[in-house]
Amino acid sequence: MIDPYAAVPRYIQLANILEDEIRSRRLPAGRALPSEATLQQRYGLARQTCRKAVAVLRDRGLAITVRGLGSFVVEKVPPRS
Amino acid sequence: MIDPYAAVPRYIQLANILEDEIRSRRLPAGRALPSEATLQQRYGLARQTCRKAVAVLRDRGLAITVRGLGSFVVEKVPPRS
DNA sequence: TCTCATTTGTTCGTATGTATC
DNA sequence: AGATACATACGAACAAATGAG
Repeated sequence: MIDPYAAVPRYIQLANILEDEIRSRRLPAGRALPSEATLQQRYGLARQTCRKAVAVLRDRGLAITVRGLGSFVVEKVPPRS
Repeated sequence: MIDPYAAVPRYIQLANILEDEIRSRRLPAGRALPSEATLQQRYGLARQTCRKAVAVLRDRGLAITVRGLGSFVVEKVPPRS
């Protein structure tokens, strides 16, 4: 999934993967995203790298994060910018 | 605050700014310095550049650093060398 | 109330690659 | 050659919030 040699940074690659899952409704509105620990294991990345990816999703208006709980797909997914 | 075109390196400029804040007691003994992330944002520098500035403060005997916690103004600030 | 596991938040330590001066 | 500076990435430690029991 993640190409460590690509010109695109890993955290952007992961953000793009998750955005695809949200837009395709595989991760529907309100659903929790995989936890940072899960993303770490699943994609073989460092925790901070996964956190940066989720931060990108927040910037794109696709997810919100609640400390101690997790990150969740927003109810109204904005169109691609 | 930081002049990117000055002959003085940015990390020295930042160290000097922080030294001023310590000697003027705006950063009193025991107080935490701004985190590397905060310095990054506040001065528009790379994290490593901020880290170098804090390393200079340690060399000058003005601060100590604790991993996972932050950097702190020493209790006894030495006179200017 | 207390404890425990889970989860996110914050912070410093280190390394690599690239670019610039 | 060397110093400076930025971006990316992994590691590690510490902290706080949540929820289950």
